[in-house]
Amino acid sequence: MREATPTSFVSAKMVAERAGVSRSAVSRTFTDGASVSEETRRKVLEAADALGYHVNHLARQLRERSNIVCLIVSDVTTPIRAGMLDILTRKLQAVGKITVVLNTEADEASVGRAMKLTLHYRADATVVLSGTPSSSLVQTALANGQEVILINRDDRLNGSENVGVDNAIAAREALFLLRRAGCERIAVVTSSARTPSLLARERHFVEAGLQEGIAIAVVEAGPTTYQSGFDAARRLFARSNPPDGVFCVTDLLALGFMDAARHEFGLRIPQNLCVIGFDNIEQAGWESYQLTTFDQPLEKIASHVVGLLVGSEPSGRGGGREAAVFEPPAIWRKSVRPLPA
Amino acid sequence: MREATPTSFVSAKMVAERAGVSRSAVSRTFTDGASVSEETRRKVLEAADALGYHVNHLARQLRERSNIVCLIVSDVTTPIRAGMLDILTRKLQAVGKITVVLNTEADEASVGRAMKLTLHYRADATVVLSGTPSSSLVQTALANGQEVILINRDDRLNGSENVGVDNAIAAREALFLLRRAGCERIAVVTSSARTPSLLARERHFVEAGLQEGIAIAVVEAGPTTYQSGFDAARRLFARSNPPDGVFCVTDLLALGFMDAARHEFGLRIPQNLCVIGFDNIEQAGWESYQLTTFDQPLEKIASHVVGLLVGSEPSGRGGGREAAVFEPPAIWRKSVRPLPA
DNA sequence: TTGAAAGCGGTACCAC
DNA sequence: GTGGTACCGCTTTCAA
Repeated sequence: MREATPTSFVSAKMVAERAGVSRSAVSRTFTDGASVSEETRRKVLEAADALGYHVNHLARQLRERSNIVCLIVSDVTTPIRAGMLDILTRKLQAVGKITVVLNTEADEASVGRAMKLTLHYRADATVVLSGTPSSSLVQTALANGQEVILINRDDRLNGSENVGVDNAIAAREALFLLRRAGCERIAVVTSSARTPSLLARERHFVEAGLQEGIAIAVVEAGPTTYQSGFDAARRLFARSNPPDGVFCVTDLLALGFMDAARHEFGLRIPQNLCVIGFDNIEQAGWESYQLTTFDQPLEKIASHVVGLLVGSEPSGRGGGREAAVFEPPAIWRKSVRPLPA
Repeated sequence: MREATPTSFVSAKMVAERAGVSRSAVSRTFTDGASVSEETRRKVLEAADALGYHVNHLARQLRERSNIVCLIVSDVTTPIRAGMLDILTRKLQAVGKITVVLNTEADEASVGRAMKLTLHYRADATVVLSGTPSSSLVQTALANGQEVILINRDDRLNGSENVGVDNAIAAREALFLLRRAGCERIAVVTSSARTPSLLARERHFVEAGLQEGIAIAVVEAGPTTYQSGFDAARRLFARSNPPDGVFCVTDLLALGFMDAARHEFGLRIPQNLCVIGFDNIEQAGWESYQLTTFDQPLEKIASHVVGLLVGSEPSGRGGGREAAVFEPPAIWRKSVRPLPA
């Protein structure tokens, strides 16, 4: 079987001709809940196989939904982003949706372009992992009947669904751990990518400090990368009164920070310096780091997103304004002392 | 402007009605090389904007190509895969194609399912990053006028385009570096994922050893992960006559290997042990590792792929059987001694 | 420059 | 159970 004759996509018409039946018969054969005799079905399947026919799902969408979901994302190489992408694509596939990845920069113009593509391709839904789309674009997307889901951006755009992580609770917990370790000069290392999540982690950490009457040094490191963390440590430890406990708003920053502290300044972690990260990327668990951090519950987030799309989540479309926020459990490893030094 | 009235996708017809023109006029307005009066154009654009209209690219494809490219890939979280995905999606977008990511397992059944999806969604091309599709599926894809591009799989499937990296040259170079460092007990750490690339690296390394009259110990580590590398080192150094120079077929394996060697056995790298990896993932350059490795020229690979798709590459569709193979430059860092100890 | 009409690949509804 | 027909949204003749 399978003769590989045609040079362009095989259509139902061709199959019908070859099988000596009508196009309707072909269509029915591939629609479950059909009404086809065993005989025709056999003929159709045989012809289809010989020709290498596959139903055109794109043409199908002219009547129904496309089953396409667009993922708008930047910095795909970053472990946490790759992780989100991985689990989302897998879970979406599992419910019969395909994922088109729109790889953008985080600026509004790029995200805007991506949002338009999403509309052009009639995606059932747009999931935004990075960047913030303009409110007006979200409006048109919604108006076009598309679902818009924002992940880890605390800003509520009218009508969009939001799912993310409780940054406040983690930030407070981070401060607690550092204080318990007896740290006295505490800093938070942030990123120049001032996304809602990152900002929230920083802000709540500083506020928690305020409440306990201690001043937190805020150092902005640059883009959210290993190198930025590395550079931040270099700057911090080159001056007097360096910190002995730091919360990095991202694991990647933390890992770079640790490496500089250890290899450039000979500091020992956690003896001389305690470090906490956020995300629980795979590398945080590597033997060289053993970073104490907070886990992004990717599984839960992705499940929730998929739930929203298949409509099983309580807050159906256009309905529930409630943002879903999951608690990021602390992952206790070895970069923080359990007790004062 | 923009009134957000409709509840489902806006069509050209609606725009036409609102603008008081024909559907053809709307279509022309959005096709360049049109033939529309400034006046109608204005009316159409105004109506389109008010309604939030976006041309349905899916319906468009009923006549022309879809501009969809499917990427079949497994282990997306792996840095090297994330890197490929990142650069490919960006370059494809730059030439007006969108990428649907089919996240599969590497086994033939999963890849087969993905290949079918690719056909269902009328992708112009399928790019396979992991796993090997059955030859018959490749045939039907080609027969349907789809391009099939295999990345880093040395097996030539009839009619597919191949692009990858010269594993042989790197493997030989790796042996040379280890020998020059004075290593006497040399091993290669491989993966249980016996992909063509990984196999080639192992095989050429062993052969190069043979040619120089030295026996290479082959140790199969398990899946291509950090943990596998870690475990391999544990096993190797627990027994007598452990290696003093090892080539890991993947950076991830190498990083795990290094960590176990250092933290579990107190070995110093490169003084007591030389390690070489492959891929040049970002982590290989981190201060804790400084792994000497071979670079996957992602930029070149992706450019070549895009070139094939837009037809600018010499070996046009159905034509050139020549596989494109790029040389992976050695990235000299600090995990290998420059001279014998 | 413009609108009417046909056709792209499917599905759904209609008689038969 | 089956084939004919209309329609999904768009582009492209073809006349006007």
